[in-house]
Amino acid sequence: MELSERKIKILQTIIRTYLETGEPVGSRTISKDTDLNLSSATIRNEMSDLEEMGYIIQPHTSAGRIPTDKAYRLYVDTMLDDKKIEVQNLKDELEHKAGRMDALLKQIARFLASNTNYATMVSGPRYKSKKVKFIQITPVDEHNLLTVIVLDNNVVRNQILKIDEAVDQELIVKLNFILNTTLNGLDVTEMNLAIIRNIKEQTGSHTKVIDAVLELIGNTLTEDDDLKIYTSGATNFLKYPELSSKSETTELLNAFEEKKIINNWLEATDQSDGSETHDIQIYIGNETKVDTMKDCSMVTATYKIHEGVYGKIGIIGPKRMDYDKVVSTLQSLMTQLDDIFKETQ
Amino acid sequence: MELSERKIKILQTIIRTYLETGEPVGSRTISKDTDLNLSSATIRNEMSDLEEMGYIIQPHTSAGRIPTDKAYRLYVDTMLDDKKIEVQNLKDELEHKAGRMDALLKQIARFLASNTNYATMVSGPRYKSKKVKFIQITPVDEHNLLTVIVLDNNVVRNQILKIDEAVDQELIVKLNFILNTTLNGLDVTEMNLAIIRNIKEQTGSHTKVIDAVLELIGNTLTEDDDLKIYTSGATNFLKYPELSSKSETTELLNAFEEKKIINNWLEATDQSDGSETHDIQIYIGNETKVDTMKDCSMVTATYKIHEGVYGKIGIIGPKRMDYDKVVSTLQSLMTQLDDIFKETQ
DNA sequence: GTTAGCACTCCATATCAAAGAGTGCTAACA
DNA sequence: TGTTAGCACTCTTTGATATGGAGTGCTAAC
Repeated sequence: MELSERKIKILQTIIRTYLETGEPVGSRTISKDTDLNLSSATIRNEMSDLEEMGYIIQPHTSAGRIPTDKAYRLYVDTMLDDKKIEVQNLKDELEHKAGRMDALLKQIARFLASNTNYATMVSGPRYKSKKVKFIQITPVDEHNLLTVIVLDNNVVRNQILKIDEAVDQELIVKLNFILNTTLNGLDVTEMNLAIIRNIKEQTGSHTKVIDAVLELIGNTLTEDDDLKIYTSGATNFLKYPELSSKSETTELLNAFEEKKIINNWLEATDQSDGSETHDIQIYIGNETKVDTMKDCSMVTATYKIHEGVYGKIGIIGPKRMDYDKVVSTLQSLMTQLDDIFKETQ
Repeated sequence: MELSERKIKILQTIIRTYLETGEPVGSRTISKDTDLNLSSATIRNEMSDLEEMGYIIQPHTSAGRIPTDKAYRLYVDTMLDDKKIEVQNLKDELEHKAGRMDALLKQIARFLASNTNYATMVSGPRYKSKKVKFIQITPVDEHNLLTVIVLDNNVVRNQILKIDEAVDQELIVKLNFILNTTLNGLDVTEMNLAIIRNIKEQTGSHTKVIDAVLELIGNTLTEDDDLKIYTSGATNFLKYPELSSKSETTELLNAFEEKKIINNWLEATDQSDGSETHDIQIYIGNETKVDTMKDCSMVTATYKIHEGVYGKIGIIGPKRMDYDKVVSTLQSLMTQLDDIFKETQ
């Protein structure tokens, strides 16, 4: 059987109505709400076909129909209404916080949550490989050595090392020189034993200090807890009756508290290749590949700070989320983000 | 009327039973569960008295009794059972993360939540005044200047300053010298216009760089967003039927997402003077002074890293929380924390 | 191909009865 | 005088039953 123009129109009405109300949609409602001028009986026949084709189901006999995942998929693929929502406030709001990436991302999560009434998450930018650009060791006082490491993405790490023995100025200078000449431009895989032995040979004694510094460098390059995740609006799940009672919703809330879980879900989505315009992707129900989200949909977008540095934005809501609004809002946001990141370049 | 020994015993049984079950407690249950060897009729008479005295109420005629806030207050003041719970796991768990305050505090929140089944929060240490201990400016490359500020609490701040004009090595050295000699040991209130003029005079031109550095220092000393808040187990609220349905619970969950709200609540509690042993305080229902928490109780403790540097730990659950367990667990934790902070001193 | 009509199904809601838990009161007992 | 057995009463909970409404599928007629 084929999807006739008329079937499409009916299906669209069912979906739109269901998105709004969350209640099964009956034939009479459609008969009245469309401009098809068909009686409810005719609509019923068409609906029967649509059910057979797998686009709608009845929760029980004598109830209206609700869309299936297949219907939602069709909807988001072909029926999205380009609303051109303007999110003009954002840029004004952000202006005074320029330069602080964490505050910016947190604000984006908040902004999206309050504009869409869904739960949102923003993952901080992930750097593909981290290389050492600059190392400096400085004595702060007799017992404390300040170690600063600048990575090639201009991220700065520092730590205070407590030392037992005082270290004289000369050694510090020597150490700084050796570390910088030996390690500059290397990532963690390139710092092999040979290089480390080389450093130790050049510095002679004082292995304690060297060991501590090398350990810090290793930690800095390998740790991935610089991956910050910002969320907002998790309690929005409770606003939707079809979710609020479910046990999965508690799990969802929990995942939003343990942000790493959420991030795993987001990371499990397809890797964007950056080719599409702003790369907005929609996952409906089981398409998320996460069982806890089987009654939810997730809309994701990838933002790009500059070449090779990406982060993700995700909006999670009930399957009957307002896809039009979410996609439009996200699109508008992404355009503005492009500008913002260009400016801060 | 006075609280006879017998009344106390009955009240205690009512409270204990209610803490466990969450259901109103009837006279027959008490008659059977205590060793008083009294008939339910006698218990009823006593319960009638206790109700008159304001310690218990009936949700409706023909229901058992539940404790009032007054009863809980009496309970936590005089009837707490010192369980001596051992939380031996904690120290082992934390061992390998020594020195990283944020990870430690997050872990404490998690630990408490999973041990008590309530929502927990830990506020990061707050430093009363921040003074400059050490400043260093270093050129990273032609366009980037790394500025590092070490505060007297050994907290390190850094930022990369983008500069248009290249700055020669000599100026950097001079700048570092001037900044350190002029600003060391000062807090933000002491950096007045005279001092700033003094610095500018000494450095001559290059006001752009100076301005940027001074602004950074100002920001670092005044910003209070170093106040981190770690939470865990917020979804535990949903485990308790008397809370899970309430609209206040959504607000609670929201507050745990917007951690600052939670922190305000915690800060609104009495200031500890550090005199009591570990300073564990219990707030029942409206004693929390927060309307959203009127059906909850909050147990707080103040931890001390060293003189003048405190943070707070809070456990929030239903009014019928297991006070014995929470207090014991917290006490045991605080003792261990004392050790941990002593070691890292 | 469309539609009116009708029997049918299922849910939601209200109503009612019965069971159970718990109380307060009274009268009797030690 | 304190304690207790007994009993009537209240209120909630639970299950059964009825009723109205919404929606359907099918058939027959247009």
